[in-house]
Amino acid sequence: MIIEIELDSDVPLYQQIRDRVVEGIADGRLHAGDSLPSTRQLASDLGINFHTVNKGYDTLREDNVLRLTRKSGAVVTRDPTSGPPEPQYVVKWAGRAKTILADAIAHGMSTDDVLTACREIVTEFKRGDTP
Amino acid sequence: MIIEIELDSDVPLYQQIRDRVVEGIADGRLHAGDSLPSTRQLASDLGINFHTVNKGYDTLREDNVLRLTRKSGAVVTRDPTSGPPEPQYVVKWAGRAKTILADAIAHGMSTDDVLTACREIVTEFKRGDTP
Amino acid sequence: MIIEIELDSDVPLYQQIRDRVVEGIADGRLHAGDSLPSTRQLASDLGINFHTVNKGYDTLREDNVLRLTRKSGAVVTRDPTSGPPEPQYVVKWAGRAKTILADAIAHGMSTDDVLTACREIVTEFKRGDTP
Amino acid sequence: MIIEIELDSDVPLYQQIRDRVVEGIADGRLHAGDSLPSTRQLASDLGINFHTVNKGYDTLREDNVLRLTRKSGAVVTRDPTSGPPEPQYVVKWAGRAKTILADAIAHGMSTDDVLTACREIVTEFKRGDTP
DNA sequence: GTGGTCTAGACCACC
DNA sequence: GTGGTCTAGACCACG
Repeated sequence: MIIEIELDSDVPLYQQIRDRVVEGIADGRLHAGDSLPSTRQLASDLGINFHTVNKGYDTLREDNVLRLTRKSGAVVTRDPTSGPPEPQYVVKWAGRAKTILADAIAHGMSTDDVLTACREIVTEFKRGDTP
Repeated sequence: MIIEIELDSDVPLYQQIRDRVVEGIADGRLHAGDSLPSTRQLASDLGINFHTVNKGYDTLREDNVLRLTRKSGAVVTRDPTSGPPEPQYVVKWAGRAKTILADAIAHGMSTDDVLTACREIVTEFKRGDTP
Repeated sequence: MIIEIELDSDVPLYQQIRDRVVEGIADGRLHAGDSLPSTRQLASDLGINFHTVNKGYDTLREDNVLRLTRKSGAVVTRDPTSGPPEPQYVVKWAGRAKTILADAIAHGMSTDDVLTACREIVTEFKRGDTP
Repeated sequence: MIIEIELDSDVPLYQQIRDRVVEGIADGRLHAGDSLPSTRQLASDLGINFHTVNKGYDTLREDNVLRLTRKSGAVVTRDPTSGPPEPQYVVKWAGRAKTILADAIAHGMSTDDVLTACREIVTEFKRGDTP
């Protein structure tokens, strides 16, 4: 999977890497067992420091999404079929979701608009998930 | 409305203040015209510096959510009935939503789980909104 | 002339009073010799503290636009026919104008748009000036 | 571009910084992509606190005029060729312009004087804009 | 080394 | 009493 980032975004580079990998897993372009580019390779491709890639991969490893080995490089260890998340994850996630959903509502999006948008996004994931 | 924050969160304090106010607006505890505590008062209540509260309020003012006057202090100027958001807001919001929804899917939440959770959250907003 | 202000503007109340009087002079609704409401009267009409009105009038007095007497109240002492401004005024004014014109240009308004807008504004003044 | 401010002006320092940058963009000394001094560097040059520079830069970022990154520092993201402003900007701008133009007229500048001065200022911008 | 966040304390402008 | 501005110094996050 090709990872693209915005060098001049306000989102930290390492987090953009994290976000792109997670989105790749969500929409089915990445599955458990797939390999990602080595840190140095990806850093070279993106034109950034390999420490930055390293940090991005590391946050995914801490999240049990990647396995990092000296031998095989970065390997995806989890995808939507790997079973349900831990309850504590769901709780934390709901807190983050609440904040972003509240933002939409407070700014004038209707309940329907918000839910429709969410449905479209996750449907887009599902569509790519079964190619 | 009582604002509570986590002093040891990785989310900046000023942004937590912002998030709590926005959530208050979304769930109907705050309406356009309502007053918020003064910066120094809230800072005192939360045990933090008033500059931090100031910054949180300031981000809300930039977003046309609060009005800060030397006379009346901080006053809410926007709520879900204040009209639809600008199209560019919706686009940016969708990008943020995609990241968080992808995170849930990648961590094993099913499409239905995610959408149900979203629906519950916004329904909870709506319930409080019409007391 | 009826003076109207926005109680919840980010522009200080005393300066709004000043701005409205100046606009009244510019567009011909106020002429040299005209009387303005007394500070207490205007304060009452606007629902604000008379000290605030006092301050607004005072800035106009410092600028030789108003004369404040115990007897006649506030009297306009200058209008567009009272002769040219002092050179130092023009220099200061040009500095302020440069800032606001630069803002328009930097934000994408064309030279023509800016000049046309300025012409319309001053023409509007002139139209009211000769009733 | 060299930024100069007046330490004893009644205009806040952070706003003077903002104004000088905007003027630099308007008159063509600054273009999209140009770098500005780092906050600490500029603060040191001007003999003021870096927080003050920070606030000035921050207002420009909110206005989509600057991009602040930890990597490249402060980079200009907008110039007169970046497209037209939003309609609501023009409306607000016209209000500000009216106040300052009325001030000139009320102080005795003729309609022609005012328009000529405006034309000279924006022409000066244009002249620098195409070197 | 860059900007970001937070604290602390001072003084001013406005009302 | 309110928010606004400025200074000063600390530590963190990012690259």
